[in-house]
Amino acid sequence: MSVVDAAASVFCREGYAGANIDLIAAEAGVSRQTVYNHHGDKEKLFVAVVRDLTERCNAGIFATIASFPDQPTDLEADLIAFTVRMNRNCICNRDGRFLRKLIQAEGERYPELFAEWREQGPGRTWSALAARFARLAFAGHLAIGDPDVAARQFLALVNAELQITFMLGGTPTEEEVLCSATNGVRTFLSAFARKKSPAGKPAALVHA
Amino acid sequence: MSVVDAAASVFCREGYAGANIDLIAAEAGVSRQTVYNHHGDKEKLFVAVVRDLTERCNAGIFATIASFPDQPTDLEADLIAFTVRMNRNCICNRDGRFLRKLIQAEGERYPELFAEWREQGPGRTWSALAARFARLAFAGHLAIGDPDVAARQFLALVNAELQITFMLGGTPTEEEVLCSATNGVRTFLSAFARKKSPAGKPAALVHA
DNA sequence: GACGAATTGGACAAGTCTGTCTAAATTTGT
DNA sequence: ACAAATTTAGACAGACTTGTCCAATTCGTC
Repeated sequence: MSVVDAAASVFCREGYAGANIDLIAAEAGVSRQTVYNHHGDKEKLFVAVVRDLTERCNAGIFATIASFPDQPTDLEADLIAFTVRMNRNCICNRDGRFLRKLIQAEGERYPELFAEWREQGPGRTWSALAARFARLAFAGHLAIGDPDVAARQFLALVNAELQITFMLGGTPTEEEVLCSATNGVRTFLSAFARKKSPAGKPAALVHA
Repeated sequence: MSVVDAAASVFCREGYAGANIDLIAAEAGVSRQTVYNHHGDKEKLFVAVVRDLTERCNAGIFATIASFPDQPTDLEADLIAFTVRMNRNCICNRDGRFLRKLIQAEGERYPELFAEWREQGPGRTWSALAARFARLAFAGHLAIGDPDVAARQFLALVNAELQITFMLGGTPTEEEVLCSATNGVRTFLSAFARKKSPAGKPAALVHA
């Protein structure tokens, strides 16, 4: 395991103040001196960790957004599959969980570092997703007021049932991810789909 | 300021490992010895802080849920007002922000403590909200599949636009709270309201 | 095989923090 | 006003961290 990866793990587990360079070195399988040779001091190492995680997470997110169903055959199924890809590969994986935790714990100590993250990450993510939803609306698949609001609400809905797990640092099971995505997408479409079926039955939800 | 309040502030700002008993004592306006006399050691003090915050937050949440609009005159306006009360008095206030941060930062270190929080807090909150929504559905105001899912999605929606602010430890402005609540409730009602108006206009959303 | 670069283990100083102790000062109850 | 309980300031030992220094060893490359 590389030094930065080990450092990410220890910073997340112990917090910045509680993280111990000896432990990071041991977990990375190198000597402490090597850590100092490569990264200077604890603070520089922390910044390197955040930049590394931010970069990898963003790469994953935008690669996944590229697979957004622009010409859906079955809008519900396609959006659910897209959401599951996004959650499994970007939100619930190691990098995503670590980055969230570091931001929550140390965001106030490094405002400029995390302002950068906010612009490059969530800012561009919302924007890209909003553009996709706007296109779906233009093509007549959705009836959306403000695409930016819709994008944020979409992300909130599909993660609604995972938030407590995230808060406590856990990793949702594959089944929980699918369940939350299914319920979230169905509610999203109830709110925003172009109404065509006159039947009044509310869509049955996956059991929570 | 009491010792526990000062400790909550310092634990949140510096993390458990970075929190310094001298600083807590100074912020509380007492001597270090008094802190030790009252709370034994650092770990016991931390547990006392979490219990205190949990208790106060839960009290506020259930007091607010008691004001849920069971017989709404204007469902949208009533739900928005309820959401703003909940957010301002329970989610965005000092106790709410501190408790969330401590859970996120130290949840893995004290599993039993936070399992207790989870049952007493979110568990009962979802259950209570779900019961209210079920009642609204029974009275013909809503068309809901699973009330538990609806309750979690409601909370996710009305906080959708505040999540980044929460992540970075900030406090949303009154206007942001109102905006997020309005957009969230409108989307929630688009998805779950008993359809009666045949007009196809999507509700205009508050500008983000 | 030989040479330069990188890595290692360990020692080290300087600083911080926790938790205890004590004697003096202050507050409280009566 | 007095006695008991609490609080205070400060010193203190023990442990732990960070970051540096250095001599010995290993590694990569020619």
